[in-house]
Order: sequence, then C-alpha cells, then structure tokens
Amino acid sequence: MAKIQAIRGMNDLLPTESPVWQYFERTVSDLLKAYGYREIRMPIVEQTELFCRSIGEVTDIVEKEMYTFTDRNGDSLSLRPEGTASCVRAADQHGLLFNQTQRLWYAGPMFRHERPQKGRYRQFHQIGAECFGLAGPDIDAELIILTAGLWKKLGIQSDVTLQINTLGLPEERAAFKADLVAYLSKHVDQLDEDSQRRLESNPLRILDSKNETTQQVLNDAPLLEDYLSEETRSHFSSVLDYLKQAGVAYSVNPRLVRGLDYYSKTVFEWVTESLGAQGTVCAGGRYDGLVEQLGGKATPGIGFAMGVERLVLMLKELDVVPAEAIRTVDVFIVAAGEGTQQKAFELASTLREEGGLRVLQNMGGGSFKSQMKKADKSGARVALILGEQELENGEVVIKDLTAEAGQRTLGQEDAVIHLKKLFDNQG
RNA sequence: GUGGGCGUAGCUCAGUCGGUAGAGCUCAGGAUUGUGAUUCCUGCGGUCGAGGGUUCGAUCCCCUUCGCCCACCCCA
Repeated sequence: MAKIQAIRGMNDLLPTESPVWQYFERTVSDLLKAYGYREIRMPIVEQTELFCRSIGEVTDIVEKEMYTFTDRNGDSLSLRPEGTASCVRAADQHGLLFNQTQRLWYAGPMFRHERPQKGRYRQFHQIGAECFGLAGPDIDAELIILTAGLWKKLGIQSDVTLQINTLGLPEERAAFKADLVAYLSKHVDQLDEDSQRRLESNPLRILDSKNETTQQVLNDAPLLEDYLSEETRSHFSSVLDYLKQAGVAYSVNPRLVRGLDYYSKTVFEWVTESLGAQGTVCAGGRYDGLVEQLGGKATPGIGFAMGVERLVLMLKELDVVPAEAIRTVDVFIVAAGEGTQQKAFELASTLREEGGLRVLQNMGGGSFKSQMKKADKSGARVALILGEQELENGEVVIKDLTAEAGQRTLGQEDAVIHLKKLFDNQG
C-alpha cells in the first residue's frame, strides 16, 4: 500500500520545531498586547467574493492562487489567501467599526496555490495586526515602531531593513497609472516579457521589475511622486518624521508598490538578505478605502502581516532563539530499583502541582545508565534520582545536567523546595 | 505555469566502470553489579522513490512517472 503523504507545500510542524514557533508567537502577541491590540479569530473559509472585492480581481492571488471550491449549497467559497479582508469583514459585521477605533491582531494559516520554495508554502502562517478608525500619520508610525521593536526583542534588528513608500490616494494613483501605461506603451518592445504582460494586468508592478533594460526604460517614466496631492505628501513626511524621531531607520523606495489593490498612502516592507529569494518578512500599509469597498461605512484602516515561516527560519539561521525558550522539560525523574517508581509518581505530581514544573518521569524501567541517558536526551535541566537507598532514607539526589556541576542528596521535602526555588530564580 | 538540481537505513551521505550495498548519527545492550553529555565493543535497521525497457543479470544504462529542493513568476 502506498503511503499517503501531506499535500505539496503544506507542512507538518514537528515537536522539534514547535517550541521555536511558540517562542515567536509568544513574543509577538506579548508585544501586540503591550500596544493595546486584542486578538480576533476568523474562519479560514470565506465567500470567494470577499477576496475578489478586496485584494483585486486581476491580482495573481485571486486569479490563479486561491483554493476555491463549491460547497454543497452551490456557493463559491475560498480558503483565505490573507487575513485583512476577513478581519475587515468580521469587524464590520459585528459593529466593531462604528464610531470607534479598533486595534486587532490575528494569527493563523493562509493558503495560496503557488509553487513552493524556500520561505514560500501553500499553507503558510501569518500574524497580522489591523487598526481601524485612525486616519492620521501617527498611527502609521506607531505600527512601524511596534514592528521595529519586535525585531529588537527577537535579536534580528541588524538583519532587517525597512522599505517605505506612499502610494497616494486611489485617484492620484489612477492618474499616474494612466500616464505610466501611456509612456510604457511607447516602449513595449524594450520591456521584458513579464512586464509586457503586466502592462495589461498590473502596470504598477513593472516598477518592481528586476530586468535591467526595463529599469532603464523606467528612468524616464513619470514619477508617482509628481501626482501626489499636498495632503498625501504631508501625511507621508509626518510618518517619516515620527520614525526619524523614534530612531527607526528606513529607506524610501519609490518603486515599492505592493501586490494588493486595496492599499493607499503609506506602504512598507521589512526585508532581509538572510533568507534567499523570499526576503520580505513583514509587510503592510494603509487601506482607507477598503471598509467602504466591502460595503461598510467609510473607515480608515492600516495594518501589516508577517510571515511566520520566514521569521522562524530567520531566527534559526541567525541562531538567536534563547535556549530557555526551547526547553520543554525542567526535571527528569530517574527511578531505579524495587518500589521506587511508586514514590516517583508521588514526587512528580508534587513537583508539577506545587512547583509548577515540567516533569518527565522515566517510564519503562531500564538501568541507571540508560535512565540517565534518557534524562540527558530529554533536555531537562535537572535530574531527580531516586534509587533504593534514597527510597529507604526518604531522600533524593538532585543533579544538574547542564554543566559539570556536582550533585547533592536532599530530603524529599527539601528537594521540592530546592527545585522550586531554582526554577523560580532562573526559569 | 516555466527552468535547474536531487531521490540509497529513521536522519546525513558514500558506493557499485552492470554481478541485489556501506559509514556516521540515532536506537537497544555491554565494557563500568547505582550516574548522562567524552571513549571502546556488539546488535537492530534497506523491495537502492515507483513502473517499464535493454541484459544471463539493473541500485548503476535508457524511457516514463511520482516526490522533494532551489530559482523565475508572485508574495508573508
């Protein structure tokens, strides 16, 4: 019988990996909460139309990457390819946007049918934050400052850089787009194949092209900057001022356009060199028209999403995950000899209940030696050893496994107190 | 969707100019009758990705297929 394996691009997260994920998720959610963000959880499946209307009918995501199917009622449903649309839908549906500001965050899997490669998967995970009801540049800056703080906390701040740009209002962008298309149409023959195609589908993306001759053509192309209103410009320069004052380094990239249709004004991307081709680790921007576009009352919004796989990959590559963060066992109990296992059960319970410790009790017998090997392998910091002698004397041996430290014999009561204190101080 | 690379033990890989395979790690046990992470010994473990072809004989050569990885496209 052929074994069934996981779907291409959809990965299992094994127990050797999950502690890193948990560390990352904990760090991010703690920080979001510190900024007043509250968690929201949305379904993974939505009406297909939600994504068509928000992300944009002609984007690659909607055109060829969505997992879309017809359910038993004949409705067209899709696995969410990103979180913002669902979040807006949920917030509006439950009246969270009515005359109030709202700071929300979410985490979970997203789905896109792309060819997998390093840092890109068909089921991938994002942690995102969205803020509604604030139109000023201060919240743009706050969000970016928050992310900058996260990199610092994670110890990767010197390996990411901030790219930032403004896309202007939809009408400003439309005027620019028309002129850009007009200009590029005169030079179609000099454009690379992909860009020729994009001239039809998504002309702004041509600005992003990696092709050199295309970039040469772009040197004389109209600039989005020249189409921006005074209001848009001053919004953007305020954002940059706030960042400067907060000590967040950035580089303005006029070619940064972002792939989703709903963005307006500020857009930004945190990128890294240490990941290969998929260097964008966190990206976001303002989307003032989106709520209205989805049928709600006009409400300004801004948000970002980060790719968990990419960030976790980075943390591992840069080796910045604290050892304590990935430890899963505190104490391993070695119980060898007649009648010791029974007592071990008791000690294990006490350590868990009174000490709040993560305790792995040896099961299945085995010699002292083999049990000590298991203790070592478990990653526990301390071995609690209970042999026949100790059992008889009402004692246990406490041995530190992390160093060449010695061991000490303690009364069983004292051992519990000792361990509790040990982990309180350093846990 | 397009290109390139790779599939041999649970993992990382070597190998056979065509005669059905080996190492390290892991795991189990022992040297050390109660002490791990260092050392030494022993053992467990493979339809050599799958199907077909050539051949007396294929893990090796040819064809097909599946899977994984990286890159393009696109994006977190």
